[in-house]
Amino acid sequence: MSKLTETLNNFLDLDEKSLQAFLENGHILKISKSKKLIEEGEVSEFLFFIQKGSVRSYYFRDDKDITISFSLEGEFITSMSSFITQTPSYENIEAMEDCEMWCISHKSLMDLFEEYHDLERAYRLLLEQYYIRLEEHLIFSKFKNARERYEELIQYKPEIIQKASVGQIASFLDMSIETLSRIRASL
Amino acid sequence: MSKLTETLNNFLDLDEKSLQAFLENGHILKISKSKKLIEEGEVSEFLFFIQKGSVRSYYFRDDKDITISFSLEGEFITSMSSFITQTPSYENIEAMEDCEMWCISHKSLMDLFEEYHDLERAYRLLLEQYYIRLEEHLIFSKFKNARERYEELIQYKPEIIQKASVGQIASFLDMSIETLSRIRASL
DNA sequence: TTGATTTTTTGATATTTATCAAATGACAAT
DNA sequence: ATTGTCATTTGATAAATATCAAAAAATCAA
Repeated sequence: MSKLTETLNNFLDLDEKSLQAFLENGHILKISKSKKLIEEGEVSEFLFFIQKGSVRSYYFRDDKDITISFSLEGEFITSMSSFITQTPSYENIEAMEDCEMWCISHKSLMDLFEEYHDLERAYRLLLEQYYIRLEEHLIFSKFKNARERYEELIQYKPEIIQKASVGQIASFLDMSIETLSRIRASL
Repeated sequence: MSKLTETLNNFLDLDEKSLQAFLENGHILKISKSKKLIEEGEVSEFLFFIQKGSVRSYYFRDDKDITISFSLEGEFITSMSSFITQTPSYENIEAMEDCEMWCISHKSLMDLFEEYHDLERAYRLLLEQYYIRLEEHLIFSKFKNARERYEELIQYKPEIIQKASVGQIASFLDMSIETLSRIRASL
């Protein structure tokens, strides 16, 4: 069983036919390191599933590159607000290493939802999980200091420490490069 | 047309029968100022819609009361993570003034989803909107200083300034009471 | 390998905001 | 009006983190 069907089945036992239709409507996309999956200003047409590799989502603020999130193998990723509203994205998503993605277009997904109720439900459940995760991230990082935020990342996604640069990690953790460097030196 | 059906129709033109079933499965709840809608530790059984009034969601951290969100008339509210997972809530939700809520239980909602596909879709669309809002809140408050966060609140939900105490607003904006007081004095 | 370029670390200082303490103000009960 | 309580403001100081500058280390191209 592929990582994708495995992940989907974590949410819901999909009907054989729905799953089949879902898989048939998507396709594989290989993308090499540093290439962009989504670029600021364009509409996020696809929902991606990371079968292999990792990606980083970021935007520019005063010409500085600010990381919003890191995503790893087995996760869905897209510029959510753009994908949902089908309006231009304010974020970029790039491959942090050579990746193999599975992806499905917004249109295909919406069409599938018309026909397969359980797919829409799986998507709804996925959204719920992502919502909770975002809320927890927001609340629990609120009262953590720089060091605790770094320690949280180590707990939560240790792989990132190897895969991302200090600058990318620092902007994600909302601290300066220098502060992060000092925290690392003191551990 | 009630505020609730109006709000629902913003997302989707619901089938007459679905809407009827939805409304019939909920009920009205009047709750007076300072009373709790949801208490920490209990499972959030209901999804509420604020027909009249306003509520505040908060939790305790080191015995300090920390505001997570303020919600106004026309908004849905519950302890999302608790409602979704049906596990104990870490947050409290209290009425900031005498309120009239409409509410529907988790069980009723799930049962309705089995029968009325378009209700599940409306809920999915609602979730999407809330997800985007949370994401924007997270990203755009990240690089704002204390004063800008206060100004953002004034823009975004000016009513709150009247309805909430300085302490509640300060914890929501993630600053001390004193800092908020000084910001106000300097405007 | 070497030199150039970029990234990371280290040090000194500045800024923002928190904390603590005291003063003031608002309101309720007497 | 007076007292007590609680919320808010003001002032002084401390702590956390950013910023700026320079040194050291890593990476890369020729």
